[in-house]
Amino acid sequence: MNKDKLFEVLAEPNRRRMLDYLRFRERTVGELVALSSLSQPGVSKHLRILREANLVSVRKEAQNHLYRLNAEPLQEIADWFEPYRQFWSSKLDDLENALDEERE
Amino acid sequence: MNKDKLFEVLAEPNRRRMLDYLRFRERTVGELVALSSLSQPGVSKHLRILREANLVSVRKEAQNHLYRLNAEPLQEIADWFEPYRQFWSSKLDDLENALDEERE
DNA sequence: AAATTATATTACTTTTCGGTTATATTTCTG
DNA sequence: CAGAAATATAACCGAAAAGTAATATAATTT
Repeated sequence: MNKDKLFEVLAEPNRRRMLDYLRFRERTVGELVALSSLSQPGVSKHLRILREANLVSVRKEAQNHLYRLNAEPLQEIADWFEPYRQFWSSKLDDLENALDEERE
Repeated sequence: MNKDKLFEVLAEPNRRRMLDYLRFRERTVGELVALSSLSQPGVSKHLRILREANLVSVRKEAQNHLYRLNAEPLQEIADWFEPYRQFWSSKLDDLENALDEERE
């Protein structure tokens, strides 16, 4: 799965919320429906997209489909932000320097 | 600017690429057009969206509009990924533990 | 002042997305 | 085995997105 696609998948707030729920434990589709404001097919549609992005896996237990988070692909996206960190940390440095100067 | 909107703004690859270019220095619209595969209006349209998301600022110098990165809002987005880091670092821990056991 | 350069905005088109309802599929239960 | 429960898929729709060509605006140069 490439980075562009992953960004797109994560752009949808319902999908991010689902991943957030899955951080704590596996969830059935029904549980995720209850936690969302969407219809069951709406949730299933998003789950399919998450599956195709390899952000979740499923395991069947009777009629229940248990979805589990797979966070690994998120790493790639998080990496995109790395080069930008220096900007906000350098802002902090500026502030520190300013304070240092005041103290002198 | 709220998180949902920011995610959406960043979902567009051309916009991310523009931000990447702006990491190094200010750029005029013309330069960004040259660096992209889009028409000038296309670039201007994306720049407007980046402006409205407060991810860039502009300063005019004669007919040139110089765009500059403002990375601060990215921090909020990067934060979303924090709770997920434990997943990939715990994977690493698992690997380490496995290796440790092998050594014993 | 006219022509040129740099950028923004408008108007329009095509495509994609997210949502819904209806339906199919699978498994459990009485 | 019939009905219920859980989920997925299909078909459809409206709204939004991204792109372009044409045009407006502003500053520059000759």
